[in-house]
Amino acid sequence: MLETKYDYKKVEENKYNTWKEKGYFNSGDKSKDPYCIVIPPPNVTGKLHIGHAYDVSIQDAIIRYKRMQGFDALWLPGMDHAAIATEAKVVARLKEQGIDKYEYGREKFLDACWDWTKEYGGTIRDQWAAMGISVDYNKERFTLDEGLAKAVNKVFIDYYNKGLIYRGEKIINWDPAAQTALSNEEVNYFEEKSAFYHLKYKITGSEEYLDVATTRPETLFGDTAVAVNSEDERYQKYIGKTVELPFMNKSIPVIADEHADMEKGTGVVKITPAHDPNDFEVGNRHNLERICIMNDDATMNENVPAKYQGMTREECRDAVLEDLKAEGLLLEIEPLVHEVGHSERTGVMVEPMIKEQWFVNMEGLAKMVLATQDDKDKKVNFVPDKFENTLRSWMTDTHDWCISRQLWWGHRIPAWYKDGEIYVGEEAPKEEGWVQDTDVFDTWFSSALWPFATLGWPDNTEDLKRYFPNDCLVTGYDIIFFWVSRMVFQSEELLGTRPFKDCVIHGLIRDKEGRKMSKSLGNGVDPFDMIDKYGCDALRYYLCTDCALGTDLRFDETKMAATWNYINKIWNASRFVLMNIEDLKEFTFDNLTNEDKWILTKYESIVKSSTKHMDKYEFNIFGSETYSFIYDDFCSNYIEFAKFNAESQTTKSVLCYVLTGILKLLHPFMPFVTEEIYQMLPIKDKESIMIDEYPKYDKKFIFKEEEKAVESKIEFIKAFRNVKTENNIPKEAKVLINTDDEIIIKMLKLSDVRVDNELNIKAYNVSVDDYKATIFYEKEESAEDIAAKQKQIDDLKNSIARREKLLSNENYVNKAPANIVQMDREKLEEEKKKLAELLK
RNA sequence: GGGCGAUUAGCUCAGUUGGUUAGAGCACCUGCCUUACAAGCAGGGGGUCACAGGUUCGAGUCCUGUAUCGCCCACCA
Repeated sequence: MLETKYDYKKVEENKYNTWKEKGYFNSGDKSKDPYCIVIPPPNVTGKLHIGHAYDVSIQDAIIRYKRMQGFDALWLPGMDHAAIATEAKVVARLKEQGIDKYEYGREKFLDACWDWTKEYGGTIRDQWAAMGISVDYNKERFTLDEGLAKAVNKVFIDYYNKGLIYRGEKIINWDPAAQTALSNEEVNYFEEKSAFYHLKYKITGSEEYLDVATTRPETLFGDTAVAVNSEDERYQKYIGKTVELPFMNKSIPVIADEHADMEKGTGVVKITPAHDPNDFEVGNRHNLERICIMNDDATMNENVPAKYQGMTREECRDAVLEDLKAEGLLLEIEPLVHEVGHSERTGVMVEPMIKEQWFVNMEGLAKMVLATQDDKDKKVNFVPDKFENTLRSWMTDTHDWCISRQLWWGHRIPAWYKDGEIYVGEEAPKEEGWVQDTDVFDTWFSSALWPFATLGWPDNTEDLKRYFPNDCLVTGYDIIFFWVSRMVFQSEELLGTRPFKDCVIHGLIRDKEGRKMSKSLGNGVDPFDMIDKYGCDALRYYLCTDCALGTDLRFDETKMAATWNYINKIWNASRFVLMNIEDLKEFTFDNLTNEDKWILTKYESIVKSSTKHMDKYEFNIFGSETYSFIYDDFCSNYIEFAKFNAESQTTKSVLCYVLTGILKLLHPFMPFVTEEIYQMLPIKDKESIMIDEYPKYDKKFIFKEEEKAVESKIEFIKAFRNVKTENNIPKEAKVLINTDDEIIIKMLKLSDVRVDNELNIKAYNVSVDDYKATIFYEKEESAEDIAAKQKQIDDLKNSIARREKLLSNENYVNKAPANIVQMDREKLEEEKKKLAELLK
């Protein structure tokens, strides 16, 4: 006998390991059609947050659904080595022990990283288990494992030989904390309160000066020109002259360049080619010297006056401003709020620096992706499809991808150097003196290969042939450009096909007020706290069904509670069914009552629409439809009906059949509780619901007429109750009714109050289709009652007038579909009848 | 500056190709301990679908414009 309250802790205990040990998560049954999803690999450094919980809940729902539908379902798990993030944490851990990364040495440092990876990888696996996700652990991969290394090297070498990868000295985003280059995508811009500092650059040999507005006065040591717009009448006369650079005893030219915007600042801009991307371009156009004034940790280097050397950028700014002020060279400080780039990983302000790095030439790859997206049979189908725009816009406006990182933790770049020569290949050339590049690849360079490298590529393995392209990829819209776009062009370039057919995009999880969850706000929700409080099933179901895909989800704990209530309802309905079907040996569907036929019809309809919604990833619609079926149709009505027929083997069969179906429909979203109840069913096909068949629509249980008949009955019962409560009629009021239907009599508790004749007192009429009842109850009509009745009459009159007008409109009658017009006619008749009753 | 999206009940959200008088959960009100469930049951109130035009027999849904909010990209010397 089940407890009356659903105890998720008991229910969720021990099931996961059983499933895992039985091998239910494993793929590879060749007798079935393959279906494959690869998990977006979480960073091995971290713990799973609510966003991961969301992401994997959706994937597990899909994969369990497909598995139950008879596919050889492979959900391939794995983790990401997260180069910068992991390296930063390991550096910090070593630092605590007083160990410096460089003194420690590359090999030992990498050992420390692997230790870290093993430790945290275990945590993530535990968390996956707590989420109940059915990944095939036999296929688990890591973005830094040997297979990925082989794939990464092949891509790099082939691309290099094809000219898709090049090494170049460019201005890149430098992370001074991690001391590595970043791609543009790894830079986030935040508003910062700052100022426009107006500096006085004196014209050489003159009393005149230029007012140069800058937000970064500390970079003036690297200035190699001052630019004005050639159209700018204010400054034309200075073009070709020079100005005196403060503190540097040096004059720099005034040049004309389109970059100088007459509208902005003072129209005069200082040019620092080594520390600003735009200035770098200006420098190229005018052949200006590039003077790097900072060390890799963003402290000032030997190219600045001794006084400033060793200062941080911030310290230097303060010192420079003070000194400028003292010299009378600071004209004005104009407060300004502007956006400043920060490293996504370390959070520090990025410093544009000139460095030699490896780049992927994006132009051709991007064009290829756009062309593929124009072919409906070859494109990646985004769900919702609006997110294809994100991919397209990213592929339309490209910049080359900086893929080298000055880190140790990652795939080391297979390039060797000797005397200015470059060799790219797996192994160093035979001759002496070749030295391998010390850099590693951007993590995304390896994770871009995830959908196929995890299946064995570059070897043409059985798995690759079987599971690629993947059927589906599920991820958040925030990494479409980081990851999805890169998987798409890598796959199309390397394998000539899209990496996955469908790309299901979900939104971000926000707090109840719609704010992003962040450490600083402290508004984060730990999914494992929620599991602890409400159970894993409640969390998963809530996340999957709360809102439409692609929109952000506002996390609301009261909804967790509501979901618990729902599961508790299912639990108790199951409790009732199980209590009544203990002796059921086999299904029998002989002598079905109308009520049996009604619930079977409803059930088959819900199977049909559920399948449709599952196939379209419309989990929220699936949720609301099944909710109303389970709550209203099955619990509120059918179970009540069944109580009058509890001994019938047929009714027991129907109860068991429908309950089993409900459990299966819900299993992808609430695996634990459905398994728990499934195990208690007297009749079941498999040893676990996980490997049982998903319900299939069965026409033989569709009974349209009986459905309608029972629907009338339910509506009548409802209308009757409504009249009674609306009019405050007590239960002892006498009732004349035109039916002996046992269900109606019992549900309305009429056995003791029925009369055979009209009574000569005040009467209330209830009628729905063929059912008619009159309730006799004499009482003083209050003003409220009279007003309510009048309102009802007025509403009916209005509605009748509206419909009559509509039906007298020829345009409407001729153009609207016949069934709509017919419906209006019927409604009109009904309303007229009702009005007549009321006016009696 | 370019693009995308949102605006529906007190709150959080649905609303498929235009078609009954717009739905759900939570919250609220009334009445019930009816032996599956009081974290429950029965019933109820609550919305001029952001605003203004337009197309249509018919618009929450399609078109144009406006407002407010959010996100992405670019720029920010």
